[in-house]
Amino acid sequence: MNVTIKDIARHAGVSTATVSNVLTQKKYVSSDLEQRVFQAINELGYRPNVYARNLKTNRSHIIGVHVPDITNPFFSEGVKALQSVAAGESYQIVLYDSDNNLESEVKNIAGMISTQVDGIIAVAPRMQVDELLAMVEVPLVIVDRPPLPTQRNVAYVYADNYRGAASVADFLVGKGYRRFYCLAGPTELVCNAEARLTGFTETLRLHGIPDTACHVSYGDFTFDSGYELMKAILETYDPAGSPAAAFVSSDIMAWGAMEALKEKKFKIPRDMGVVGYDNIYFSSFLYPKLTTVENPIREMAVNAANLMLDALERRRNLLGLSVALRSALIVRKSC
Amino acid sequence: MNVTIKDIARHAGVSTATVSNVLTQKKYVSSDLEQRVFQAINELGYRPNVYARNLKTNRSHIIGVHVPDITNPFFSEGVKALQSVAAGESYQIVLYDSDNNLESEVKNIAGMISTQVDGIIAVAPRMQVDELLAMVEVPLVIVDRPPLPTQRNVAYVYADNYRGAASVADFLVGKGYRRFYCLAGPTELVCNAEARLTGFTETLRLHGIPDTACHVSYGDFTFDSGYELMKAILETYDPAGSPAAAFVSSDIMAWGAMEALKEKKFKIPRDMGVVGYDNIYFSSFLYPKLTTVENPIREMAVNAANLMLDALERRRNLLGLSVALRSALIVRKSC
DNA sequence: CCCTTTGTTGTATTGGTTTTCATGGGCTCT
DNA sequence: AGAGCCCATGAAAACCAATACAACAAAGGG
Repeated sequence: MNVTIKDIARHAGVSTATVSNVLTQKKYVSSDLEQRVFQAINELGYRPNVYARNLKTNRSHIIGVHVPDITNPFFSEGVKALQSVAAGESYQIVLYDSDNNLESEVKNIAGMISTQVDGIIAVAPRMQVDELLAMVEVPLVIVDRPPLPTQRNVAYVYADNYRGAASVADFLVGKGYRRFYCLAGPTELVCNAEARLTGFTETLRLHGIPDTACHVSYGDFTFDSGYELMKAILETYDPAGSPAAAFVSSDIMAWGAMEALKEKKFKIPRDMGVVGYDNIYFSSFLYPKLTTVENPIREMAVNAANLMLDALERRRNLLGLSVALRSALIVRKSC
Repeated sequence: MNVTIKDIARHAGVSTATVSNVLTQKKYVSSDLEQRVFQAINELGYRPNVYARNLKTNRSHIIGVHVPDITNPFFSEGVKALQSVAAGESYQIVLYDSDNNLESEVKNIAGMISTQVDGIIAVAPRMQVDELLAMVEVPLVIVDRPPLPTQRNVAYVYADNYRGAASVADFLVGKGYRRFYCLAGPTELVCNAEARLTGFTETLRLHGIPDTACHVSYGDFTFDSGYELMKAILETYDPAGSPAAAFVSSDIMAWGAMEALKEKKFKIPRDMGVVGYDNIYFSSFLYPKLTTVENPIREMAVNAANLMLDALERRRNLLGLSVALRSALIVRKSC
């Protein structure tokens, strides 16, 4: 049998309410009694039972975090930042990895709800926002996805993917590239994938590049899909045409595409330029160093965690809040 | 006010005990009543309160997971496997990242305990096992660390790092290398770092390599530390000597070391061979492809999760259990 | 007809937090 | 100076929402 608050109360000669007041620091307790309570706690080795506390306060101090794929450095960097900010206010993170899969994402969100997390931080969710909102009643922060008008306790933290992609198009056209391969993400599921694609293609059009000069193919942000997509492109690729560049929707995917290029003995950027997206830590150590767009995941994560803590600890309503961060082109050696 | 088991009971015309029996499936309930209970649950939109359940059953269905650094692909692959196995038996993972830091590791373990997780999976902990055991009363699985005799509810899942490192030494000597740089991990904190170092150096000695031909330096498994260590080595390196190879204690660290070599225009493996450890997913896509030792993190994670679930769901005692997995050399292009 | 089995219920229990209530001391007002 | 009032403090009890256990009724078998 464990030592409970009653044992402490008896041992210290006070009531259980007093012990509780000492622990929660919410009401004034005379220093004499406080002393005796602390002494009893030490002598008996008391640990508060969080299950009981949770039941009464209807809080768990647990934040549910969804990511599409924790092995993608982009997300693991985000989770790390999230965890560290949350720990600062003694909140715990329960992690859900959906493996880039809409179905398990739905399951995971349902799982979070049935474990009664205090709030949910969804990083790059694939679900529709209204579906999400239909399930979620706790505070929700959506990371890496642009805001939608809503009536609910939701905040958004995001960077402008359309403009990020547009700046890539500007840059590549300026560099003299005239043939383009856009290795997109799953645009029907992920609106960032959509934004990166349209930002790129529409800007090309503004520069007078004909649509026929931009070939689009669709993957799912993973290394493997970048590899496969580029492999398919190279089967019909004509090396004699005008200068070509690939805009790939994530750094990891770009890495895969670069492997496919190297396998066919293509030199980057001489035979084909490559631009990624995200600027993960490792992208400056690829060979060649990857030109990419900064997608500030750490800042996003820190903002998301702070918004969530505001909602939970300071009862701030998240409705209508959104934090927009900058996406800047980072030019390196791959084009 | 939320709908509780009492509301269901009243609405279905049964007792709360019957509703509980339907939910927990532990006692037989006639299909008639079961039907009515389910109907009431649907009509009222009832969700069981896990806080109350946890209090009564003294269980949370939450497993605490510690990793030194989630941004290291080695660990994120492990966490992914862990999460997926745990989800299969509807357990949740709360994640703690210690940022390669002993102090925050201690804090994190304390945090897990005060949140009353059902069990703890510690991946590559830096803490002494007896310290760990002094704090932890729940089932504990230690991953990526060799077993120690104990009296307690602890299991180990590990691979033989000594022999893995020994096979590297055999291989390098066989290849004709005669000068060695060992970029070790924090050997005083992490026994795998120690095992990899001694496995390597002792095997070199068996081959008659003089100690003076093996230069050891110490880092902390990160990319940056690999980079810095190699940079320091190259400041006094004599290119004219006999063939040299570096054995680096983790793939990420090896990557850092390779960057330092490239920066100084060293060709790998011509000017210096490099061998890593872990065989993370990306190591076969580095340039050149990294020769390394397979450290089967996914298998370790799956085993660890299953052991934990055995302990929690099937009341199996973990005492004395240990799962040893193989570490095999994987030869690629970097030496 | 009794005993066991099966199905159902009432109620204690879990360990905290919160509310309510009692007490006593000090202060103000007349 | 005495009555009344308020506030600080702490004890007692209610409460949170489930599970578990013992008790009991009905049915079935020997």
